[in-house]
Amino acid sequence: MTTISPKQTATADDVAALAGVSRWTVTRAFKRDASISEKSRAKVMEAAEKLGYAPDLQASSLASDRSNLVAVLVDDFTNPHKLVMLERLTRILRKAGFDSLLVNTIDKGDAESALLNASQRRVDSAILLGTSFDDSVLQTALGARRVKKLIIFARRSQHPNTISICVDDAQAMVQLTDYVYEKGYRKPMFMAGPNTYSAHLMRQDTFVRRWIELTGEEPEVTEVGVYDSNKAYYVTDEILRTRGKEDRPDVFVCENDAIAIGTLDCVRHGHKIAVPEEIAVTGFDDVELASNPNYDLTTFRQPISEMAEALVDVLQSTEEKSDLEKFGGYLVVRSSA
Amino acid sequence: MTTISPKQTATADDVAALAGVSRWTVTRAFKRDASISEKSRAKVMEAAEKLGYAPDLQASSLASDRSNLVAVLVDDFTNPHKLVMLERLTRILRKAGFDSLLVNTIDKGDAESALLNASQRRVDSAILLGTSFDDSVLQTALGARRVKKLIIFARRSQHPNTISICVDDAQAMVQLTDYVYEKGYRKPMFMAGPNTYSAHLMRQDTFVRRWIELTGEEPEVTEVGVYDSNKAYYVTDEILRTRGKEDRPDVFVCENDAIAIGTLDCVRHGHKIAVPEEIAVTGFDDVELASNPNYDLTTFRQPISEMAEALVDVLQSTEEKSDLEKFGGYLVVRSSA
DNA sequence: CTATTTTTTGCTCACGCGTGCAAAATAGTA
DNA sequence: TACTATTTTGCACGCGTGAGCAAAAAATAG
Repeated sequence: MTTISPKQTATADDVAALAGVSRWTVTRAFKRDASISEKSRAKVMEAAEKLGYAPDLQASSLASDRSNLVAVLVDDFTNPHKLVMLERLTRILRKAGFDSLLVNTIDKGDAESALLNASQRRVDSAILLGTSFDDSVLQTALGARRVKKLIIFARRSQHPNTISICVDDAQAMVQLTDYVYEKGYRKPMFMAGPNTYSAHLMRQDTFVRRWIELTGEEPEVTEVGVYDSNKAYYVTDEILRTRGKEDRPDVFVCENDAIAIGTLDCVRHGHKIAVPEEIAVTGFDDVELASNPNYDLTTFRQPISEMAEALVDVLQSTEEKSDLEKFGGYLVVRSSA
Repeated sequence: MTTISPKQTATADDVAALAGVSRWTVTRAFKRDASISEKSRAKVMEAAEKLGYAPDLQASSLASDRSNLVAVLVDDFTNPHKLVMLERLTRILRKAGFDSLLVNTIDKGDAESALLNASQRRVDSAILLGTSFDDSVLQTALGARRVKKLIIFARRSQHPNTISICVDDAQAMVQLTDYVYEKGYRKPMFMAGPNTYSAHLMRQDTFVRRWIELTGEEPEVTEVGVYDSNKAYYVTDEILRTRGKEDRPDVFVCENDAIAIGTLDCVRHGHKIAVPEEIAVTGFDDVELASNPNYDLTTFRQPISEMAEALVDVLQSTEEKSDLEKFGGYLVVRSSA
């Protein structure tokens, strides 16, 4: 009792026979802007309905060289923000007629084979929903035939031949830096994530540059190395344990919310330090947890839906678009800083 | 500069020409257990490497009626547990040679069209990564031609023609109920999620039955209606506000962690009530946040990887398997109860 | 070395649909 | 009505592969 329908799948030929037209007329009936009379389209649709027919997209893309399929590469399923992106993307892609192949690239070893595999499905494009893709993955993606466009979403790519759709990190970070400065904090510690050449964030660089502009002094930076709350907790603990009260930063400026959350936990619970009175914390992304009463994190929100719409535009345009599209977002001020 | 490779995609014919064999020999070279000599396989592989050839899976599935593609339907991207499942599933499916089409079914209106669309891709199977699929979605899935198997993951399905792979909710809930009872709690409140006919959880029923077995008294139940922390917060608040200290439950038994987290926030922060001293809280799923120091939730963990492996078995077997596979999990005791 | 078995290779046909053009039908004009 | 312009329809061919069988090659037996 596990197989489903006893009826065979109907093909365009079946529909054509039932409707009394040729197979090609059936094809046209299912295609907008096709040259076909209302009368025969109606006939075809009726027959199709009767047979439960819908065009076979595999065959279609084989014949037409357009698959309306995109591969979405994700290497981090724990970051809730990544998932909001995934949700928005798949929804908006679907509305534009694209299906999404989800490629799990967590396993570094498998990433490339998974990507290659996706390319064997004739995807129109590969979208890196980026955390930290190293160059080898990018190389694979670029080398893969059949992948026509390579899009880096929510990250800036230095690589040629890629299209990058992201928030204007530099501008965002300037905003955040200015906010921190105006709030009167003077001993910031930047908590940095992974450092990747291919899809780098300008957050750290921008923060450092802007802080120097504002104060003339170079701010401290700590490498957390990954976007992981536990690691951030550990690293923060290290800092707080090894420093006297006077040496401690008065604000942790974290590269994203995942880090900020670990840091905040450590400050508040690990060391019983009042936030933001003694030490403040800022994040980036505005993940769901950021608005949670336990965190109430000051952070920066990216306009994901807009970015997804832009992505669809890129997918649909055949013309060569610019390699980098930047969007503005806005600062979300809460109680952590 | 957006299009990638200038070289055309090589086909099996090209490889055959270069290797000096027929196209079918190329096909065989890429197929395990194929009848082919080592010598020619080597020749083919060398030529393939040179041309960057890999079989076109679209064409392959068109010809063979097996796509090695599955549709994964997700209707909830905020539940971290759902995402852990998604991650495990995609990874394990990939290892078994399956690609995953991610179908976002949040938008009830779009769910069916998205599903239909997936079926047009000749997916071998549709996997419902379930929260609360209503019957109409299930009907669509069942009605869709080309979808050979319909699998309900992590939910029990009452529907015939579906295969359900889930944790043994009943047994799990009995364990949890017994734990709550042995801890000495006597005024439980069950916080229930959505009530769906198609993919129902036995948690509520089991809890009620078991509690009656243990105490002879019927426990209280509150409908939260959705797996949403905010809603749970609101509902819990309602309960705590409208009841005197004596009428309050001494433990909230929540249908899953999402609800438990909202409830816990409300108890601890909203009403400044000590957990678990005055009121305890239990969840179900063991999401990542459950182990967070802010929650430290007593909950129940499902053996997701095992379940995913079982799923792969089902996909690979052509024979008709049983309609329901149940797995055991284990209680994770933390400080919230 | 020939006959026989086994392995390897090639081939026909089919999968379901799109492209581009030519034939047919329809509408428009004088 | 006759003729042209326009819309609609049909068709040959191709997309890249797989199943299954027949032909060819290689291995084995006597």
